[in-house]
Amino acid sequence: MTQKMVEQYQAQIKCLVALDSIIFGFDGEELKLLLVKRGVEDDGSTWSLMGGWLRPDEGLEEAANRILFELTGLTDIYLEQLYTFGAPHRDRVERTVAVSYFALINVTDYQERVSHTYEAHWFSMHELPRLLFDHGQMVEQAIERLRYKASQHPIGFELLPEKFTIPQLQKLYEAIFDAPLDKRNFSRKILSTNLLEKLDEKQRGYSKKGAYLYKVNEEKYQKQFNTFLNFLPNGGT
Amino acid sequence: MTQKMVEQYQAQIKCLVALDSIIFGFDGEELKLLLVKRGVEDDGSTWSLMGGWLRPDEGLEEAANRILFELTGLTDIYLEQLYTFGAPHRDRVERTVAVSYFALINVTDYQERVSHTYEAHWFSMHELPRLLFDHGQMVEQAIERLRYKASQHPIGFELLPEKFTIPQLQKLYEAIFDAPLDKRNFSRKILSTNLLEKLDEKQRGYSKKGAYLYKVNEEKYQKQFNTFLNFLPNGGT
DNA sequence: ACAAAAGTGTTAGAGCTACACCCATGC
DNA sequence: GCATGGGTGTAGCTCTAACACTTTTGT
Repeated sequence: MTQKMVEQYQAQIKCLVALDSIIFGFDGEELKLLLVKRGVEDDGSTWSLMGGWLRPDEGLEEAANRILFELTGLTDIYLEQLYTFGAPHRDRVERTVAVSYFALINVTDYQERVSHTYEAHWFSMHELPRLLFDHGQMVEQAIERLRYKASQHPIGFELLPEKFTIPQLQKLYEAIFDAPLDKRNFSRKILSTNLLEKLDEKQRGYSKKGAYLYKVNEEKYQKQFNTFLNFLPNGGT
Repeated sequence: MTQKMVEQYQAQIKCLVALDSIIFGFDGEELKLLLVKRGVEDDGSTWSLMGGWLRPDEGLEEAANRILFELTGLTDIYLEQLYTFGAPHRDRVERTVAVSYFALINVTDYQERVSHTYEAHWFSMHELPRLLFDHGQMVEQAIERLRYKASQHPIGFELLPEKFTIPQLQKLYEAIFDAPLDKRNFSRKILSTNLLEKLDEKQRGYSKKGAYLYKVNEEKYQKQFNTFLNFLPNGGT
């Protein structure tokens, strides 16, 4: 390491590094987004994505996981890096580079932390409030990526409880693509993956007839993750 | 802005921000990668991606473009953000977050800058040297993304000169997917997009018969960018 | 008995893959 | 005239999309 190199490193600017997560949930009917109220704006009224700063000994994904845990109390969440934002004045306080992640969680697992620092709320994708900084753009990217991922990989299960019915799964896909799907074609397609195991148990209470419950075959799920099939609805985007 | 918030901002660590570009080129036969020798390692022998640091008044993409220009002298290059790396000790000198971009350039346009600071070299994708830090991983991701993009969007043209032949284009796709394609199916598929205009001119010198030259219809290219067709070769990846 | 959701098959059409021969030209 | 790469058509198959009726059971 030469003196010249040391100087090169020292001459560079440094930035804060933030992690922001787009957290998707599904409540059985609608796709939702978990947002928090962060007191960054003077009036404290702006909703924003759940975010936090990188710590000295963390990797990026590690930090995103920690921040997610702080808000939801959940670990082992599906998390995927999305995009990095670094416009010079995107954060008006100090130069910050934000790495966005999108997360999928079962709403049923989620329980707000008792001693929470954050006011958190699930918003329907159709009724999102104005968001802080460039968070609105992050959300748009995330939904696009979610659609792509869900069409190519068996990612939808991450949003459902362990046991679920085909109609529930269909509703989830309809929510993701914001488009109706044919139930005969849907169940044929999804069952043809052989990723689902039919249980000897029916969901009760929701419909009169009751629908069979299924669960994911974990082994196949891992193995086939990269060889899924297209679920883009008729005519795709 | 409360005092508490100012303290919150101040308590955070700051990182250097690097931009690293995976630069693809196509010479008519093979897909190539442009690498530079950077004197970061003591022996100066390690090849790395073209990179540089973020400056105070630049956005990320702007910085990536600048760095690309410094190396190649080219502007208006196809550039797309790929992924951000931030493992705590990925750069052993100082904590650095690296945003990777992938770029597509016409090898014919490229001319090494006369007063170049960097020793640059095109490497065949099949004969890549060992790379600095996590740059090898970046390259793997880039080729994956390139394949996906090329299968879904008419991105391949970025790697070719303005006028090109169908066989040239096919060779490019074969190089991208590292798989042979049927020329009848290929030309039917590519022409069915109506993105190409046949010129009254033939390529001479390469084959005896000569192949018709085509150029991209820019208007349609812009418009159809998001509604392309699948070019994944027989049986996909 | 009726309302509400679950479950199940068939058909027509589109798109994909595989495959082989003639053409134009330079040497 | 022959070698080299360029250009073109077809047939079978698979996948997709469109579509309606019966079943179960809670009230």
